[in-house]
Amino acid sequence: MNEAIGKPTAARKPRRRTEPKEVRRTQLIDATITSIARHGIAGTTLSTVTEAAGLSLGIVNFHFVSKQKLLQETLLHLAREHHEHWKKAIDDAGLGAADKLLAIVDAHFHPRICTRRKLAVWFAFYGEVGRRAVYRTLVDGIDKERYALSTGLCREIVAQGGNAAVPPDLVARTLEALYDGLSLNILMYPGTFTRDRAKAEVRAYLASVFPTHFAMPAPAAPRATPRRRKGD
Amino acid sequence: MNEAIGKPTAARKPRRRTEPKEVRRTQLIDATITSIARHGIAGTTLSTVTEAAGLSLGIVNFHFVSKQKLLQETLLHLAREHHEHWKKAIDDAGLGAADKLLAIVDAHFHPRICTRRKLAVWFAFYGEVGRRAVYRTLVDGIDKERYALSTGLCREIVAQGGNAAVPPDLVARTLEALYDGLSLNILMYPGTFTRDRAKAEVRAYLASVFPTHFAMPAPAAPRATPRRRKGD
DNA sequence: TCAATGATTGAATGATCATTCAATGGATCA
DNA sequence: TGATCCATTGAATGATCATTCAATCATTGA
Repeated sequence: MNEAIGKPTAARKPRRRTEPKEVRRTQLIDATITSIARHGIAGTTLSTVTEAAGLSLGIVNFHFVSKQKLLQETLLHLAREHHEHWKKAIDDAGLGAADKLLAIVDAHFHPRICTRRKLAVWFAFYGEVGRRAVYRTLVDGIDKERYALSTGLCREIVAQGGNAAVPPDLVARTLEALYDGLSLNILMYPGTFTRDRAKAEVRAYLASVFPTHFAMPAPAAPRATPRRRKGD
Repeated sequence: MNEAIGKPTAARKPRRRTEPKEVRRTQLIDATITSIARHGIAGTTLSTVTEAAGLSLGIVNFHFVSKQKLLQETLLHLAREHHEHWKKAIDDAGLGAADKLLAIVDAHFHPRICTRRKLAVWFAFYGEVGRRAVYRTLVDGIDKERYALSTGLCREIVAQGGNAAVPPDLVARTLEALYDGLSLNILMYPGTFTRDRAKAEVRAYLASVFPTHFAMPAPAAPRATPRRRKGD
């Protein structure tokens, strides 16, 4: 996703007026993410979205029928992006179950996936009854797939012996809870809490349950520059 | 908190018209929690709140000045309730660090604290930029206090030896992340995911890091009746 | 070059909602 | 009992916003 599309600049060569449908859709979805990060999902109006996209008010209803649908497509976009990311990460990972499990962990906190802009969207959907329902219908399948996969990997690790007998599904569920809890920390305390720290914490957890397969990460070095970010 | 106040019934003796300020405030805060759980925080209007309270539209601005303030007071109410609960739980707990740590864990998933009505409010505040800022100014102190306390308890446990050397603050942070992640699960999958299961998962985590001090809980018995709840 | 097609614009519409406030009701105290 | 004070009510106000749609503009194919 081009994260800087449509930023209106003073000097600028006359933009093409019409673009292929897919370009506009992605542009609007990206603008929606930006707007949700900046104004919250309640503060996100068709005006804030189209302004962020550098397009006119009426265009959302043309490409997405309704605001509701735009929001759903935005979530779906992020869910698919995440999904493809960890699927690919598993393929690229080493052959061992531990490697694959770590690939899933790292996918959650990858710089392309785990930006505060995008986390803002996930938690916007977690934050309201109606949207939780939408989330379930749209993303549950993906979540279940990942959970099943993780459980399988944990089962393999347990089967290889050497660790205390922990139920594999319990570990997989704990991992999922950790992803959410750590993501919330990143969203809530941007200056303090980083992706790398989140990764290290999950690794530390894995080292506790499966000491034969995972090493306890070195204690985190103090941060170089706690960056201030816009929008939160 | 009386969770059933103001439910208007057909036959009912003429209610006193005026009530002490504190009664009305609590009544309205309770109605706000109900409304957020039912309609989401965006769908929560002064009408939905006052209707849930069985009072008239204008009364919120009389007692809370603005809707904004009402929402803040609602969060503050829950934060204080939780705070008092774990403070007390620690005092009532055994003298050992492990007991006290478990008391904090259990406080998070106590039936009075961890209802889906109330979780809906917490996550409503997590879900939007502006409200996250409000959350930080209102609740950060309490969160920090609990984190410091947990860290101290973990330090004690580590000092008593017998476990692999895990940094106590790391365990404390992992615990906090688990609370959030598991709460989200409870909110998201009410039929499937219960408070008891959440407790068991945290215990399992503690048993992994501090096997000398915590026992791995028995695998969960299958649920008797997965209840369907209203409002989500 | 000239339709024809379809994308894009933004003013207008109608709905929803927070807030205000004049009017009312009832509790308290003399 | 009557007067005063304050809680409570709910209609009115003004603001915001999603959605509609007629008008405009660019592109494409003949």
